Amino acid sequence: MVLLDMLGRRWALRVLWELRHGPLNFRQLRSACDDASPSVLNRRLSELRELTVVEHGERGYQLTTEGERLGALLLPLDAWARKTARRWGDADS
Amino acid sequence: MVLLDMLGRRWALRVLWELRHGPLNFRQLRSACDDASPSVLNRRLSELRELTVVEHGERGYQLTTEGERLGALLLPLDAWARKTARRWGDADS
DNA sequence: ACATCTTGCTACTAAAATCGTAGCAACGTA
DNA sequence: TACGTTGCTACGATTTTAGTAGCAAGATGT
Repeated sequence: MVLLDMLGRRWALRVLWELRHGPLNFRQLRSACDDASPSVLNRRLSELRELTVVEHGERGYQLTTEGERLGALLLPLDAWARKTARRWGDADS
Repeated sequence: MVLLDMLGRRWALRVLWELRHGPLNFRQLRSACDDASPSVLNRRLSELRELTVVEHGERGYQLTTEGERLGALLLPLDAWARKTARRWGDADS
C-alpha cells in the first residue's frame, strides 16, 4: 500500500485535513498544524504536490480535484475520531 | 486531530489494513508489514491496543469491534489509491 | 525427561526522520 | 529607501525507525 505508507508520514494526513476548507499559505498552514517545523512541512508539501493532491496557487496551498476527493474520505475518519474521543471523555477533537 | 496524529505514525494504518481479513500472530503480522522491525511494530501495537482498536486474543492480534469499524473506513482510501495508482501506471496496489 | 520448534517480544546500534530555531531572498508597500 | 510579509533553507538537537540478534515461555515431538 503505497498510499498508506505515504499518508503514514508526519503531517501528511493533517495537511489534507487542514486544507479541506480552502487554501492556506505556508505560514497559515504551519500554524494550523501545531507549528510543525517548516523543513518537514515543506518536504511533505513537495511530496503531496508530486502526488498531485495539493497544489500551490495564487491563494496559497490548496487541494487539487483529486485532493478534495481524497480529503472527503477523511470525513468519516474524523467522525469516528470524535465518537471515540467522546467515549474516552477527551476534550479535544 | 489526535486520531490523525496517531494514524500518521509508521505502520499504524498498515496494521489496521493487514488485520482486516482476520487475526494474525506477531510474526505473521510482521512479515505482512514488509518485515517492519519488531520494536516499532510492538510499540505501535501497544498504542493501538490502548486505543482499543486492536486486541491480542487466542488467535493472535485482531481488530476489536471499534477497530473493524475504523478499518472499514480505509476501504475507500484503498479504492482511491488503486485508482490513482492506475492513473500513474504503477504496478502495485 | 529431553531436545526442538514456535511465538511474542526485548536489547542494542546505526540510520533516518522530525523538531526547533534562526534567518535569508524575493516580493509588495509606504 | 525602509519595512513587513511570505516561502523557504540551514543546521544542530532530539526522537523515531531500521535492522539484527537473541531470550524466555509455552507447545510439540520422541
